[in-house]
Amino acid sequence: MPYDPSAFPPFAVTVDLVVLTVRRHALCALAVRRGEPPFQGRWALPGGFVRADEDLAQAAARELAEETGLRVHDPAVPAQDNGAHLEQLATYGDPKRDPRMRVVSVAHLALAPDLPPPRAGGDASNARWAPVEELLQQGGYGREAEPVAPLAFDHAQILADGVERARSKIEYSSLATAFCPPEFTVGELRRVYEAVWGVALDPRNFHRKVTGTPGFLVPTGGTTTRQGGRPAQLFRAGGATLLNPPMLRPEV
Amino acid sequence: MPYDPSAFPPFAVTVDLVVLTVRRHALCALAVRRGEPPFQGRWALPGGFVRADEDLAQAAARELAEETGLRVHDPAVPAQDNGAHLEQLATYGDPKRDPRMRVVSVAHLALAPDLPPPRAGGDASNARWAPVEELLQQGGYGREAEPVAPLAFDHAQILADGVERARSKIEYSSLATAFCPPEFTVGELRRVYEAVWGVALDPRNFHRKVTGTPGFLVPTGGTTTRQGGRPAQLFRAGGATLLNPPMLRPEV
DNA sequence: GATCATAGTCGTCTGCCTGACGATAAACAC
DNA sequence: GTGTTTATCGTCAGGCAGACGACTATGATC
Repeated sequence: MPYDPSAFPPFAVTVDLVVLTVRRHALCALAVRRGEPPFQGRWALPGGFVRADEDLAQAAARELAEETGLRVHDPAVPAQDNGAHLEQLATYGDPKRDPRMRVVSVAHLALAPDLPPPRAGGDASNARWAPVEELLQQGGYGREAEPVAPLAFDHAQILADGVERARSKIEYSSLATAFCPPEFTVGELRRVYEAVWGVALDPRNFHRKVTGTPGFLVPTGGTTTRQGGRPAQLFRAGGATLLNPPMLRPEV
Repeated sequence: MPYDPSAFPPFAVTVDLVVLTVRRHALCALAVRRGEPPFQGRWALPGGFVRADEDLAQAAARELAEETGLRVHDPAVPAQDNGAHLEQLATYGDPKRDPRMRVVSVAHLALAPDLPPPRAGGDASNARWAPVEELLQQGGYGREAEPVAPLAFDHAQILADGVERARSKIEYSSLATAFCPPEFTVGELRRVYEAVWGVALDPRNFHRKVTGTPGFLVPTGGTTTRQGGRPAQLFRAGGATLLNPPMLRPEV
């Protein structure tokens, strides 16, 4: 295949973001309302074109900052701020996924602690955290009787893939701490697992598991009663990124 | 962001393939020799441009068929032929990864049983199976005193990511059977794990594990002595794709 | 201030799985 | 037959997870 610029068709390349957080015991994703066709008025995942001089990860981080103000957590400086976790998810390139032209979208997955409601281009009414359950049901309606689903383009599929990635990855990594503030309690971490998996976990076994895994949690010495009840120890995420043996997701 | 075709830069989109197999107790990858600049004469992963009307998976399957003659295994018809397993790996889009122009490559991972030596465009000398160990070492030399490494572009990184994906995925899935012929013995499957992980496994514990996992293996009734020694039962891959509990990779 | 509700933390027990490894079986080479 | 190779079954101890009891330390309520 000799080099011939006319030999390949031109593509537009975008990044789309699955930004997940845990709010009110529910796994939520960031959705923005589309202002122009196609799918005008429908909700979609945030995203945008990759610029000519940008790496894919840079483009995703830029979009994330534009939509949420979040900086990306630098893995070289662990457990330092509440920057978000960002990783590449998958790439979607069906020829018909965008009716305007051939667009290949490199989806990224971002995990963030609970945040104030987002603004999209300064307009809060065009961005919201929505429970993934609502976003993924066919033709579902949000609490405000405003349809949030189905998402535009193939974004329901992208979101589903991102949720599945998050659900499986917190099993064998310390990624669940990305949903927590810099200091958190064992109970708060457990509620993250419960929200992401949609199950109830035994507090005693969970406590034994996470505190018994070396490098997972480091106590800060402080305590808090912000969850009510007996004061709980505060922890920060330890350096360990891989959980071995993994946290077992209860079956069914 | 109103629709404006001049608002985004044009990209070329390619698929690159990490095709893995197990040959002579070693994990090997398919490499092709580049016929033109850049990196002329160097070895690279097979790949090519995505066509205008093609899905990414279709493009990857087409390239795989062109390079190896392999068809992609249809998950809807499990354990039927020795088609290859194909999945998307990751996407690489550094602005400088190709000196000619902006190329975004959607890498795919393919796992195949041991195959006859490949042909690239009919020329066998320009395609070979090389142990990933040789391909990944810096400036390494193959047995024929011909340099196979480093690979062109960022293909060493792509290959390393693909190998890591394969190594981790056979832990918790039945993917290792994709390296085996349609009918195989427990010992042959064990040698796949040993080659991919580069470790020695206890034959007795391995046998207990795989035969005790429901849905993983189904006996065909036949036996074979192609490995020497006592005749071994032949199995086909069962329908189960997830291995729970997972096969544990010995640490270090 | 006593009581209650809530959440956190420590233990116990049982069953399952794994790693280590002995023992036997069935082929082939000489 | 003897030795070698590979397959397969069994045994045993240790580790971990699920189920669950017991106790602790707060705030809320009467």
